Amino acid sequence: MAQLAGVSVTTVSRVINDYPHVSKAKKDKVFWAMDKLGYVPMQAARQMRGSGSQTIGVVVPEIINPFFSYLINAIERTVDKLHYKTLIIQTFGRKQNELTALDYLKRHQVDGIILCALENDWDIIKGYQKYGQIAVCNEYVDEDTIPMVIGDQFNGLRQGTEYLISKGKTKIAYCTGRDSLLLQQRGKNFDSDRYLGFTTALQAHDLSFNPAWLFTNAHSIEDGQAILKQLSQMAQKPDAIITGSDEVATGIVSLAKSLNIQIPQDLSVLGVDDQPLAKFLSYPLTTIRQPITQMGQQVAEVLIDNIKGTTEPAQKIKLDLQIVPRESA
Amino acid sequence: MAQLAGVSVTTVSRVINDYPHVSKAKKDKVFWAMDKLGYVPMQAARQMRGSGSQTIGVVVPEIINPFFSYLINAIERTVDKLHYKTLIIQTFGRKQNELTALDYLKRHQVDGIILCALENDWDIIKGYQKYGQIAVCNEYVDEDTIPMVIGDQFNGLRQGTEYLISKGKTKIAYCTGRDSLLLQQRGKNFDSDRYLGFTTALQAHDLSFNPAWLFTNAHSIEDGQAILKQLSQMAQKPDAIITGSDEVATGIVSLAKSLNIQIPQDLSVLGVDDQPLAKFLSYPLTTIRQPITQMGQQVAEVLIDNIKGTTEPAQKIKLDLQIVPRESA
DNA sequence: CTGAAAGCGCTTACAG
DNA sequence: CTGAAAGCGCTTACAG
Repeated sequence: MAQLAGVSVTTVSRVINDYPHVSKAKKDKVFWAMDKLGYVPMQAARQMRGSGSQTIGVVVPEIINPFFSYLINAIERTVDKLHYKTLIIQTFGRKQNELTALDYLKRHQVDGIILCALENDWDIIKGYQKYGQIAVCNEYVDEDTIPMVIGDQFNGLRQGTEYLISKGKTKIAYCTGRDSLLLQQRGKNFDSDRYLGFTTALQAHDLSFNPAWLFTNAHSIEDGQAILKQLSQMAQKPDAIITGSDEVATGIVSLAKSLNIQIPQDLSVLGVDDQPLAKFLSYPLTTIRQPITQMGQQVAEVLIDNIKGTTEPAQKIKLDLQIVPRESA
Repeated sequence: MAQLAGVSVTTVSRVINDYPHVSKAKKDKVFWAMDKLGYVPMQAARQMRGSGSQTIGVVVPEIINPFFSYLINAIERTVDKLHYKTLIIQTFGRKQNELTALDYLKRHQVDGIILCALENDWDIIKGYQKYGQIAVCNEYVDEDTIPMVIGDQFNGLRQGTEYLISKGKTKIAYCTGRDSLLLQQRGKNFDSDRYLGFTTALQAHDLSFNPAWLFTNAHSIEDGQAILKQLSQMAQKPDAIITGSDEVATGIVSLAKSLNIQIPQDLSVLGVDDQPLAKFLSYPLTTIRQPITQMGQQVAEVLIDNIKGTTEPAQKIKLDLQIVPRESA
């Protein structure tokens, strides 16, 4: 290509990389030759020189979960505008896969990584910061050097609970995806913040939480169905349930009719996420919407800012959740 | 690393690549050193030498469509077992993005590509075959050299239509995602095969198709809603509709109640895909299920076979679709 | 069975 | 403003 353009490879490299001092004449010749040959620089060679890959890695548990596919979508559309590409990595919940993803940083396969879920302890992940930029989305990280974009779980769940109470509900059950409930100071942890939002609203109305109404490991539609079956056999039944996800809510409402439970009269069901089909379900889901598009966009912008070296203190962005009233509550 | 192991880099390379003649002693030393240093070979350097990237590109329109995210999921789990990685590329329906994806073949970024949708004319895509393996999934390609895995659209739609007829329906409307109906010899084209399956069933029962009941460009939930509105104002109304996708079906059933249309009595609605939430909708969808998991698995296996040089004639695999009877039809 | 050397396609001091 | 040369981390003839 340099030959066709009649310049040195050095000059070609310079025009490709927008190096300042190149004469217009040579620049034009290079562009002409590039066009003529359909030349595209080989990524691998650039990576090997340690130059940027113009790629950012997006690590998610799995893309069949609509929350994550929509998040990826928002991220990809944003980085695309900034002339970056995206490498999607699924962990399937395995620690090792997250580590492999972080290794891409070490090998210059990606310039930065967005973690949309955390599998490994933070102490381990931290060690990869020296190889490239890391940002976290939808998880809390209490580390000054890491940019983070999250939904405001505390206020989202508080408002959701207030909403149920305003509808006259007083016996509210609670689901979490984890295998136990975690309690920390506010602002430190995703699940803890959710639960604190829930109990804060309860306390404001002198209500208390019955531990028998706590359901752990609740992820899927099937989990939701199992939960409703348990509920239906309790002597003391709750009159509302906060499900932690639209999947679990879907499972619950799907079985209500056959168990002779009226929704929302007997049981109000509150989802989280506002997935695309939530409003078309047999009972359109009242749910707490997460600002997925904004989350994806902001985390992508912040990360690329950091890659480009805008070295201000790491940003911590908190976005509002929003109650979407429909029929299930 | 070679230094630590006390061998030449040549030997290290040979160990890593399973080259046959290396003494056990040196091999062990290399493994020991690899482990000690946490060494991982740098992809970029291997790619530059033209060695394989152990990566296959998966090109889809967009991952927020569950059909494609589930397909990717199946592909990824399969290539993972075969020690390959996956690079997901979304075209968003743009020809240029598909070409960029194919360029990865040229630059050795991927060893092969699975096209799950076709944006460009086949003549253009064909030109990339010399750079690496290409396989097609869920689209018809009439080219001996290209492996292809598809669902049997003809029989799927034929059975779906038969099902509607068996329920007493005779006035059946038809939707397509394209902007026009294409007719070709059977086995040549995805949409044509669907339509042929439909009309073949019709003819077997001496029924005919009223062209006023053809709806084009039907993709989304909103499209489905628009279609139902049109239908409701027709003098001659159909008593069933084949929607071409669960999204369109969802749009139709979502509006039925407010337009005073009884499903399935007044209008039977038949979806295609069997998306995860199809059975939880206000009217659980009767739908034609595509064998997504098998499709993904088979196309991945065939492609990797070809990459490894099992140069038999390109396989054409056709998988059965399946009617899932529920309440919408 | 093993190693020294060339080369893949780039970028970056260095020198002019 | 421009170019010759070194080097990034690998693999692959070539020679032994």
